[in-house]
Amino acid sequence: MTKKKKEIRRESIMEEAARLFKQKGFGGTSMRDLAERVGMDAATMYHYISSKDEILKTICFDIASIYITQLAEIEKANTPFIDKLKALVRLHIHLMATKGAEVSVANNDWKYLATESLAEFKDLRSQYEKGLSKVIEQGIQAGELEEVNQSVALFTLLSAVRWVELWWRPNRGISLEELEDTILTILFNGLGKKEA
Amino acid sequence: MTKKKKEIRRESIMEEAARLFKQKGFGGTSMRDLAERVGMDAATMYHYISSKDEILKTICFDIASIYITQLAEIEKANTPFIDKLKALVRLHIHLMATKGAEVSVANNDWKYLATESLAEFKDLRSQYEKGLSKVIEQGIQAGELEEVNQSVALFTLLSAVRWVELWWRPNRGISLEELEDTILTILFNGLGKKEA
DNA sequence: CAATTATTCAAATGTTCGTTTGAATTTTAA
DNA sequence: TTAAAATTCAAACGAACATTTGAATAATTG
Repeated sequence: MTKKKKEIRRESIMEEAARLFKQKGFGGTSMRDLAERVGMDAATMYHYISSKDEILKTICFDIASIYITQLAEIEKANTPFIDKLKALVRLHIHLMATKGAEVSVANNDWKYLATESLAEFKDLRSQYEKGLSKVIEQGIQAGELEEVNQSVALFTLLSAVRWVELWWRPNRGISLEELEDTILTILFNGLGKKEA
Repeated sequence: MTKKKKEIRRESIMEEAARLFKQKGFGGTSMRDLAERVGMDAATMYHYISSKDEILKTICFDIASIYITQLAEIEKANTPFIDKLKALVRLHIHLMATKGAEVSVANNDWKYLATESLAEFKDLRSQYEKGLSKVIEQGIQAGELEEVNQSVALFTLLSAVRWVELWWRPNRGISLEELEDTILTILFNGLGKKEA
């Protein structure tokens, strides 16, 4: 029971840090800022975390691990490739909607990781992109997807979805489901009107 | 003739700053870093620029002004709305390919603008988004575009294209024209295979 | 209860930052 | 050539930063 308390404080530091980093950037956020938001003295925080760098590292790698785990799960499912791809796009939208701050940090502030972590993070990222790319390749070969350049398709999908983290909030006129469906429609059916 | 020299130095500071800000972020770039890259002492730079903030401001507003000017031009052309939209998407891709560093700064580091500039920048941004949104609205009403949520379409288009700045380089297997065409195909026709 | 351990924070450390100063040097123009 | 203006840079400024120290206080445990 008592063990938890330290854990909880640590997590609340991480959460607030993610929110602040998203808002003001890693470089623009001071430990004093953060401490104030969490409601402790800056020095006190160091009983729960070991450094500012560690916070960034934790946030980035937690998100990376979610993406990689989910990719592995979707990869081994027995469904058409286009459905795998759609599931992955939904995953991205969903994560941004539910873990917006953390995803934002992993997307935008990873470049402030220390040299070693930076290399490792880039590695994970490239690993994930390769997996996704393979799904696209297979989808094209199976005739489920248009024969467009694989890399362009990959990055366009990944990118198309990134605004969600900045814009979508629950109860702002559009539900998460509707959001996912609309984006999937645009990306897979196209924005141009089809003949009736 | 002599007037130009100061101008040229100033511009080379701006260019190198954009490259550095893109690479390490505004907060992660020091004036001493920048000075070294430009080949002068940090103090010397202050004869050409007035502050680090001014550099950021110049880069951000130069880009904003390009976008807004081009939007106005495309708006008044006499073409179908879907073509206007395509032209705007091409504009984004083109700018990222040719002015990658500056666009990256305007996209990612604008949040470090000082309070007043920040407000003005957000204003320009929202003005641009409103203009683009209107084109989408008209396109849907004219039956040229699928009837999807307007805001979702707007942000998906703007976002889908942003990876170009990070990834595309000339002579890396795909030409700028091919890149534009492929992205337009995905966004307007969809990635899913159509029946023959 | 006492003893141990965890938690707090005021104060200080050393570093890096953006920017200024002032004197020296180079360039320009008369 | 000489006076004025532009350009350079070593040195220094004060501010902000991440982090540590050490002593005080609170919570836990035997």
